[in-house]
Amino acid sequence: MLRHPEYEGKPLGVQQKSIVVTSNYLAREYGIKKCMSVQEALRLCPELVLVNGEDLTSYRLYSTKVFEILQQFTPLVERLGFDDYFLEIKSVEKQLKSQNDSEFDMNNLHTDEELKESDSKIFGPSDEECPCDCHTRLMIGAKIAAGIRNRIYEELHLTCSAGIAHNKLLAKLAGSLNKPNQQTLVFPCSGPMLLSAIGSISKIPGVGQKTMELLLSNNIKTVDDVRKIPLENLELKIGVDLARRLKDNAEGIDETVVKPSGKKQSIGLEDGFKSVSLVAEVESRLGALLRRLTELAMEDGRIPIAMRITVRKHDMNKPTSGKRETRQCALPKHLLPSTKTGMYDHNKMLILAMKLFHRIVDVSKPFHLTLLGVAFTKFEERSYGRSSITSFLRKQVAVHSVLDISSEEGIAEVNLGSPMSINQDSNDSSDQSATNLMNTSASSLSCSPISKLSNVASSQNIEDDLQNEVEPLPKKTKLEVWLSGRRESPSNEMAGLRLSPSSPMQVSPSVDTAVFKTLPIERRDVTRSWPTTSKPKPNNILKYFIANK
DNA sequence: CGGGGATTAT
DNA sequence: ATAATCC
Repeated sequence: MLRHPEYEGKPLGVQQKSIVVTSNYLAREYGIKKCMSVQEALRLCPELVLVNGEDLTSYRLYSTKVFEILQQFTPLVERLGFDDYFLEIKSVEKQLKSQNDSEFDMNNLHTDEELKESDSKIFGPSDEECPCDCHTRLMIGAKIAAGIRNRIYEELHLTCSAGIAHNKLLAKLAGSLNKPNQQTLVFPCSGPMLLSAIGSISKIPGVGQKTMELLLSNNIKTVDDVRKIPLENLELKIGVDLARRLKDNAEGIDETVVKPSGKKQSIGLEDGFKSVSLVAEVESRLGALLRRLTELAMEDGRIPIAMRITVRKHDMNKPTSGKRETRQCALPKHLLPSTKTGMYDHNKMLILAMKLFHRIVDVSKPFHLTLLGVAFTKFEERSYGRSSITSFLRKQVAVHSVLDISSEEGIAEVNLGSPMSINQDSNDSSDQSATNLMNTSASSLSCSPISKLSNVASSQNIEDDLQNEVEPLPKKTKLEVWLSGRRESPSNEMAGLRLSPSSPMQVSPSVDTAVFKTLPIERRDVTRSWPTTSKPKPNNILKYFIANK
């Protein structure tokens, strides 16, 4: 909608191939669902406007911007896809409370104007006494959420919904209740009721199609089904781990912690299509993907260590559910981005990608693919200073690189002449220009993957060749394993105590001071009441399920 | 019949 | 390293 203000007020869908992957809420009023076919969507809403969303660049950009805003409130931000986040705000709440304690009466939280403007709801009863001060603290959490949502709207003009709760499960479920552009608070005592309200177990985060099939085969469908069956019984049917987790979840219990998301662990691109049956077209498409991928890798700034390619083979039985096969190998040092130019050698990258491809697909037999993908995994920080450890490692790479090139003469020269990559990518327009580039560079290339393959095939042993050039990844040292394992569960409390360079003197430096001040506790309007409690309601259970009635 | 990602198991 | 599962 931000990209196409001209469609304001119209039902709008985002199309990828023949799928409407998502839509605005106006379109949803017509019954359009996520991942519905274009056909069906247009049948429900003939005036539906569709925009192509196969290129995720702008979504990735906005996702990063949202993430950066969230990180100004707390470093404890866990990313769930492009538009979904968990924030651990215990330390923010504590600081907010202590900072305002002397001048502030917590009872006024019930009556806050900012919360009213943020379309705050409460799921379940809010008038119960709680031995702990969880009610007060969660109300502060709701204020923080309202402040965050305001910031996101002011800076990005994005609306969003939020759920506020004492654990991730309830927060996620609550966030789904009142959409769009609203937020929902659920107190711990209302957890079981919320879980009852969702009904199907498939709504529990982490329970997808496969788990649901397993449960259904045991006649378990609803949260109440899980509650009824004894734990020992359930463990035998679906395994101890899943059984225990679902038993907890059914009561609104979830002890998993917010795991701060660091840098990406992989950067990849995929393209799906009806069918590709020619090696030349595979090469063309992988080349196009690789060129875009190296751009993304340059933006990231780190050096990729390994390459993985993904293939989905056509499956006559289930057209869409064809499983993916992947092959992965270390990037030989000689095709890391050159230390001098910082550029990738696309030709050699493509040769390596085609080698991986041939490890999946036996091209001596007919094949047809419906998806190709390529990704970089495992990254190393790029060095700057001359004395840094990574700089040292890079220099070693540079030395090896010379040696490797010399051992690579088989692909350094050889022929042109091979009749490949004469395909005209008429199918989808997305990589048209990239394809043209590909053909240009291929003709100036001294070698093609196909000619290379025939070299390999004529040598005695393909396995030998792969041994030499499709290197296994270096194993982690014991120290590295230990280091990566031990940072597994420092509590978030501890993480919140890390010193921030910008405000070293602060008591709780995890909260940015400037940002913090954008979250004023309103002390006026003391007579206002919490939205859902503004009118006294009969003690009718229906009210707990109908928002703000 | 999507395009990213992540985590977990083996 | 690879597959399976999930969002």
